Amino acid sequence: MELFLTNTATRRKELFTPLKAADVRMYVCGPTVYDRAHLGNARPVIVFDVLYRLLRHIYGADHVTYVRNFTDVDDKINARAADSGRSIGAITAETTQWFLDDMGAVGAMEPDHMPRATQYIPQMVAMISDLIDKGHAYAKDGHVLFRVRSYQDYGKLSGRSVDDMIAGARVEVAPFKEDPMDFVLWKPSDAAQPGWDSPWGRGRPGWHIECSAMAHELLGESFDIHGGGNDLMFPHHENEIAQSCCAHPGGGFAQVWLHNEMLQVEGKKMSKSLGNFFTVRDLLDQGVPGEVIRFVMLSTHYRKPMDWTEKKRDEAMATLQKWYTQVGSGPAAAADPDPGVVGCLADDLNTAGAIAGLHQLSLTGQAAALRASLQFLGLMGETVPDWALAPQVDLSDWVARLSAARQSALQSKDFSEVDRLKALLTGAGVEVRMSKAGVDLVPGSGFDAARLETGA
RNA sequence: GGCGGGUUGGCGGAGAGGUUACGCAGCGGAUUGCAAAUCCGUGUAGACCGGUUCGAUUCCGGUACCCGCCUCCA
Repeated sequence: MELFLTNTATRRKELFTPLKAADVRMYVCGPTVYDRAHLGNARPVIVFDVLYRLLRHIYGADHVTYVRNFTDVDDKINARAADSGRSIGAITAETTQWFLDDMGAVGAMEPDHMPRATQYIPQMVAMISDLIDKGHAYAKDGHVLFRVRSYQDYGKLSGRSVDDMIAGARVEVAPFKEDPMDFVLWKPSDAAQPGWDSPWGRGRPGWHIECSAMAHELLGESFDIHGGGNDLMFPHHENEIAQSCCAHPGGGFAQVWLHNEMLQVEGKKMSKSLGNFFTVRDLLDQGVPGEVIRFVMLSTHYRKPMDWTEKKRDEAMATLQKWYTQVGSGPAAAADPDPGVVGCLADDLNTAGAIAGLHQLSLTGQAAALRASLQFLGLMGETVPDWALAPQVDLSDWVARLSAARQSALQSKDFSEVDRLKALLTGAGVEVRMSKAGVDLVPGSGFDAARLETGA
């Protein structure tokens, strides 16, 4: 099967050709662990989880390596520790586990490797030393900076030129920089800050070097896919490229760059000041199932802004409920997901098209294929989730009562008792289906036994 | 100011240079004592102005508006 992906580096949709089909390698930038993941954090996780599943499907589960890091050294973490009085280690350990729990709840598989930045400090130091030796970096006042002018293609990924950026720069230039655009590889730590010994004194890495070092350690000089949110395109990914390509001029670093667009909430950027900021955990705690979050995410193509709305959430819930009901009473999952669904994904992750395919499978009654395809998209596990199951209650007495009332009403033409019972059941969250064949009562998710009792 | 992206029917949201996206809502019908659920049918929309073409919503150029990044950010 041919896979097409839009490569940010070339701005085109291209046929994906792995460097080694037996070893497809993908690196995705992971979270800085200082707080709960907000809803926006979930988008790249879900997008690249779909890609991971697709790559495993095409190349074989044993032939794909997916790396997603945890950034556990960062000044935001230091600030959080200072504010809360807790240790950095406690914060990062707790937050890391939260992230795994929350992303698991939205159906994301765990990557093959989840390196922590703090476990790769020696590799970073080595890489920085190498960059200095090669003339791409310089030490000054305990800092080490990357010499942007030493990398000719700097700015190519994001389509910027160094000169333009300097002209439009809004930041104050630190005195130890040779060039305003030079960025920090290593910076000194005071006694209160986490630090490691290095040739430039006790310090800590800058933001970008960790990904270069870990990608190199785990995936090599050249690998296939590097992903993340498009806000990372500049400066983070630009800097990664510069560091990695200068340190390893023989390698090509990432062949394909993939960037997902940002998330909005009810048409606006999610921000604390607008009061529309919430975490994945907030939604889960409100009773929004993880699959619903995932479904809404997948309903918009990854390269377009995704707007989270309550309307979408409700529609997604209703759709999944319908499919789960259909699949729950149907046959086991087919051996493979529907080719049409997979084909959509292979066309630059057209998840919206894949969902359209699911609708078709449902409409045409292909329950086995629907089930397999839902599972493939991570929208369903081995079993129908509890939230989608009809409550297990015995309503046979009510069925008998309603049937009897209806039978006599059909004779007497007085339907008042039937209507009373029907209203009672409906009010208690029971779906009432009456046909020539008889009466069928289906308790819905809002079933309330107490209300039935009071009207009995 | 620089860079990047977007503008599709009531709403959401795709693909394709010429043939139904799809979903939700709506409308009509079947069904029902009436409903509900279900099923069937139903919607030529593509910001604006040019250009290329036998033909463009789909390609090219411009205009308008919107969004993101350029500072920690997914």
